[in-house]
Amino acid sequence: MGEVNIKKLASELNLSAATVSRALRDSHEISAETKARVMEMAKKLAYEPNPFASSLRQQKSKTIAVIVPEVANNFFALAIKAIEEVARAKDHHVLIYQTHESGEIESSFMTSLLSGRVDGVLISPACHVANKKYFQKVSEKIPMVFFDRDHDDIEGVKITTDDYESAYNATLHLVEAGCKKIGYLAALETLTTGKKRLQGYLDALKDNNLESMPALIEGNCENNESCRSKVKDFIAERKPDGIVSSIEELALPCYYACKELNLNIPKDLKLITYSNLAHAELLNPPLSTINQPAFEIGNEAATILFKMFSKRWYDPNITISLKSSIIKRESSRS
Amino acid sequence: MGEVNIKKLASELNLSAATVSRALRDSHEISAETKARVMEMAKKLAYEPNPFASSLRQQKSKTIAVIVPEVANNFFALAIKAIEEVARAKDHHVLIYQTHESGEIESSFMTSLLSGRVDGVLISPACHVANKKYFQKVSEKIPMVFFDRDHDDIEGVKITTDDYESAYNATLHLVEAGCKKIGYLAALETLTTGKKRLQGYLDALKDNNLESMPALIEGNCENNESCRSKVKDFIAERKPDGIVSSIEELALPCYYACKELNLNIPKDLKLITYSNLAHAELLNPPLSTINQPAFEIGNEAATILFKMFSKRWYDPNITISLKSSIIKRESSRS
DNA sequence: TTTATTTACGTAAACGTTTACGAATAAGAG
DNA sequence: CTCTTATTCGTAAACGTTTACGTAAATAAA
Repeated sequence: MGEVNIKKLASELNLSAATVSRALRDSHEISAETKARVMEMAKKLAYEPNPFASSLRQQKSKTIAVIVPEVANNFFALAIKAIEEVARAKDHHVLIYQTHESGEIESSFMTSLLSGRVDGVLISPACHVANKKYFQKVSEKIPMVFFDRDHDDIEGVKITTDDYESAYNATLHLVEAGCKKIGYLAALETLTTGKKRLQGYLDALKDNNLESMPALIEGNCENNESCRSKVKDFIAERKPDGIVSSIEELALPCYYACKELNLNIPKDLKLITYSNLAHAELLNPPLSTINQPAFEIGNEAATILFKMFSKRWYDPNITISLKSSIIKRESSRS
Repeated sequence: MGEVNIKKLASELNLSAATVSRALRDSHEISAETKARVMEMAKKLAYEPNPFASSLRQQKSKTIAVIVPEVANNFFALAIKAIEEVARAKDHHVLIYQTHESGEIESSFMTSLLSGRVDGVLISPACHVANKKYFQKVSEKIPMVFFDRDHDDIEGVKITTDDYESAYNATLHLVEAGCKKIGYLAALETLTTGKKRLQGYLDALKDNNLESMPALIEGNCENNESCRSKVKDFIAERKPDGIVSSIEELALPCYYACKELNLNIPKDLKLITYSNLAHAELLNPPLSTINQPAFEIGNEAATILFKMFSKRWYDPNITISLKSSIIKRESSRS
């Protein structure tokens, strides 16, 4: 059928394909009059350039990949929102991949991107990691930016938050609120992100001569049942009077657990957590949060990626840290 | 540099490019031995086929587009999660586009997809609509499925929920809880989705001989300040004793408004809303919700799209409706 | 006027696949 | 032994762009 392409335009206008192509790209080699004619005909025939032919020829895809553990997550959804907006402004397309925290899935995504399908990658790595070689392989070939999560043994451009300081300060907040037995719900333990948060928690307690109670809740917290019961067991057995949660997915189970255990938040247990819940204020009680600037992280990561495209970015190994904000609410009140 | 492609593989193996290509695609025309040799060499050289060359030649992109108003939204994030999973299982890629409720942006996305960039489109249309011609244009050329939202004057394959029934039943629930002046926070009024919800609300009141109080809150509810004050004004001026909210983004402002107006939920005002908040139960008070099966909608829409690809779907104009579930909680207790 | 430069366009190759067509060899049928 | 068929591979064209190179005409420089 009459698919309209450059050749069709050319024959319609009695021009060569080359001229049409140049006219469409507003080349200086083409007269204003010809450009106008070409544009008009392109519009008339509703010409849409074939992106694959372009990409094949130019070795550019005008597409970026975003690899995240999950889309249905307050933090990542916000980051993706920002990324898509930046990409749109730069007339680029956005491919989404979910790893579900699996290193193998991540690996297969990453290596498939070596085909040239995308011009750049934004990644927040999975916490279950298999073999990290693919990070190096990909970043050697295409610009790549880590956001939020990263591995300390992998070099690269990284946009993170002040994980250590925010965990330290959140813990300190609970100490100042009078907590003596502060537990920590760990996650992301294989990632720099998780390690720093844990260290911030540990150091804050050490600096205040308090014992630490870190607990690693294994398993995917999507599965609420098992996750809730583990959190409940932790609270029941260790009887903390305060909890710092390293992820939102471990904090909300505390609410359910406390209900079941007849514990009052904040009287019996004070709680603060990393979270991007938009309405933490509406919870019962309002939840104290360490709020990461998710949108800004996505925005910054994408912006830097585009700078890398245009060679306006030279440092291949840098970590940029954005500040989280601690919002103290009822759940940690003394 | 030594980019490895089919020609490279071919020369390395003393074969023709055609043979290598066929071997990689497991063609019956190639001997088992040759296939093995090719596979081995491909693995050894870490060959990744160029997707643009493939797509150009085959006129297939192995990519689908998802067009949504926003990614950072509980409903759409869940739907996208499901869609990505289905696409992954089918070895397809997922492009994400946000319209921010703008018909013009939507139009430009849609028409750009006419280039063949994607094999299919999943769309939840923007509520501000300019000129709907592009829906027809696109669906004539590539398989397309509407999900959650749709226009009644556009034909197509649509996956929705029981908007009328759920709104009717939610309203009925408030009636039975003793409400006499039930307000309605309207949204999506240009879409079938919004119209049906409104009608369900209106009919439920009519059937119970009660007056209706629909209120259309204009403007993007992302902007919480203006949205909140409008909701607050509505409650203060019209003094409803019950509210059915057509979207989550209008229900949560009710919590803030009631705080400011010193109204108690549910004593002074009972509230029920469409929502995909994972933890409505933890709000103060727990929020009664009309819960749409977001994941299932995404899953169903994507599954049908792939059936359309393989011609296992013939009905070009059908609406499949999934059931929402009404979860009654404290916010609407009598 | 001659030469050099600019302007505006065309020709053809290239990007990396896939595939229609053809051909050579081997195997089977008669 | 000849003829048919199956098996296995190669040649070359095609997908729709972009771009290096060439060229003719027009203009400027000498």
